[in-house]
Amino acid sequence: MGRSPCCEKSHTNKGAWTKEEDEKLISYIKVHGEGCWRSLPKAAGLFRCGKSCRLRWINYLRPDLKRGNFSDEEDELIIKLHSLLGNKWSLIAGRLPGRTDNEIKNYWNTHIKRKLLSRGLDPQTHRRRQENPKEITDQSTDEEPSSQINLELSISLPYTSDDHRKPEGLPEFSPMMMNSSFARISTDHKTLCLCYNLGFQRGQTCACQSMQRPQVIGFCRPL
DNA sequence: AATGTCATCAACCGCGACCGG
DNA sequence: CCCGGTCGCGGTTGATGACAT
Repeated sequence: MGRSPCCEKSHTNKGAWTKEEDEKLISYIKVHGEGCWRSLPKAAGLFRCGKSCRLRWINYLRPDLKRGNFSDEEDELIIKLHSLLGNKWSLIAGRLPGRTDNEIKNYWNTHIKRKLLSRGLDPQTHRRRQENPKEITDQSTDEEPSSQINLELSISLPYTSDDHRKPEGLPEFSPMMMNSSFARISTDHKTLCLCYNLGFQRGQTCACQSMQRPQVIGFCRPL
């Protein structure tokens, strides 16, 4: 038994995409828009599975992609966001206009990890790397932002309008973060909406109020 | 010039979440 | 509530190019 395949493997291409395949995908999405990836390949005349089409579009063909090297500002933003969100690449990508989760994940693994290690920081914890456990406990005054903030991301009950406030101790965010999805972070047992923290009015930038299952997960999408 | 090693990144895979019947 | 189909995410792989020997 087991999981059924996402598509008919014997009739699908794999590996690198050809120019012709790219053109077919682009022209189809231009006319019909994104979505329904399962049926898209057949409709677009592609011998690819829907997942492959989706990935190719999102990571490579989308017209709003930035491409090119990451700036120092982006580097630092990724590091800060990673210290807040961990390996939630899609959330991080949502705050870097024109960058994809895959791109950021690759960039993290190839560049930023090394950058942090050269600074003597652990890429996962963002704390100073110490051999001696005692020294770790002694670094409570570490200047890294992640050590000053309760960064716990938690699943929480939907907040009321009163929760749309910026609690004490919340980190400052740059306008670059304003892109797609916003996280609601629980700090000191209080749930907050990040877009409100960034200065937007309720309902202006996110769809918190209309989340379908706000009680299940604390993330929401922009309007 | 040939070969080996390393770095990069596009693409794949498997799983969990979501959603409609 | 359950089930099956679909989507999206994160980890991993493999092809390719750059650089070193």
